[in-house]
Amino acid sequence: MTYQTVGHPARPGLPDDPRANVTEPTPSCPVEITLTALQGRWTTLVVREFLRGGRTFTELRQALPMLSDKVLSDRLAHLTEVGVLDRHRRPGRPPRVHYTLTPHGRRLGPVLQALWDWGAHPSPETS
Amino acid sequence: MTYQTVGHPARPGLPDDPRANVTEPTPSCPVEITLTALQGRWTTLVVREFLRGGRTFTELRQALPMLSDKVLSDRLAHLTEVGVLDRHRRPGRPPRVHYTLTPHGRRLGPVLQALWDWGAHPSPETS
DNA sequence: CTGAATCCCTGCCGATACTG
DNA sequence: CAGTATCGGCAGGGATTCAG
Repeated sequence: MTYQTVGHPARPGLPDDPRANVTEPTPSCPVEITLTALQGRWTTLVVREFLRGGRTFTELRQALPMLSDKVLSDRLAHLTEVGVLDRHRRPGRPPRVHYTLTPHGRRLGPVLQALWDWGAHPSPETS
Repeated sequence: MTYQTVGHPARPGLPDDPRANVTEPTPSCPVEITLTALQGRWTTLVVREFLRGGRTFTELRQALPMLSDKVLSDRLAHLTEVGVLDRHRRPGRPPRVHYTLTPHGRRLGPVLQALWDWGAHPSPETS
C-alpha cells in the first residue's frame, strides 16, 4: 500500500497518485484495470465459485447451469489472461482441466466484498 | 452489516446470505446492484469528480474534456436514478444545475478504493 | 470433455443537431 | 446552459456446431 497520500488525510477512492487524475478511461488506471478484469456478464459469479475452491469446467457448468459453454470458456480464458486463474491440464481419461485462483485472484475477495457491501445497503432514493 | 456469516469464519466476498448463492446475474444480487450503478464508460471517473466535491455540468465538462455532453448527461441521469447523486436546479441566469453525492453515493468511496487497490497491485502473471 | 469457430442480435457509445 | 433526439458503428453475449 504505497499509493496512499501522505500530505493530507486519505480520501477513500482518491489516492494521491498521478493516475488518480486521469481525465479519460485509460487502461493504466487501476480502477479500470480491476473493472476490466471483472468485465463481462457472469464474471463475478465465476470468481465467486473459485473463492469456494478450485473447479473444473464441468463443475462450473453444474454450478452455473444457465451459463453457456462458450461464455464460460470465454470467462475462464479472460480470467486466466489477466492473472486471476491458473489453468492445469489433467492428463488421463476423461481429460479434465482444473482451474484455481492465483494469489492475485484470491485478492479479489475484498473487492467483491466491497461491491457486495454497497449493493446490500439499501438506498433511500431507489424506488 | 447483518449479512455476515455466523456459523463459520467470514470468507471475504462470500457472505452467508441466500443471495450469495444465485446462479444467474440476477439484479437482486448486491454485487450486481453495485456493478450496475457503476456501469458504463466514464462512470467511475464521474464519481471520482464528485468525491472531490459538488459539481455543475460545466465543471464536469471541464474536468473531463473528452467526455461528450450526451454521455455526461446520460451518466448524471443514471447516477441520479440509482441514488448516487442529488440534482439541484439553480434558478437564475445563467441557469445551472448542481449535483452532489448522496450519503449512499458517498459510500462508493471505499468501493472505488477497493477497485483501485486491486488494480494498483502488480500481477505477476500479466505480461 | 473442453473448448474453438461461426453467426446473429442487441445494446452501448459517440457524434451531430436541436430545444427550454 | 443543460440537456434531449436521432443515427450509425462496433463490441459483447448467446446458440449452435465443430474439433483435439
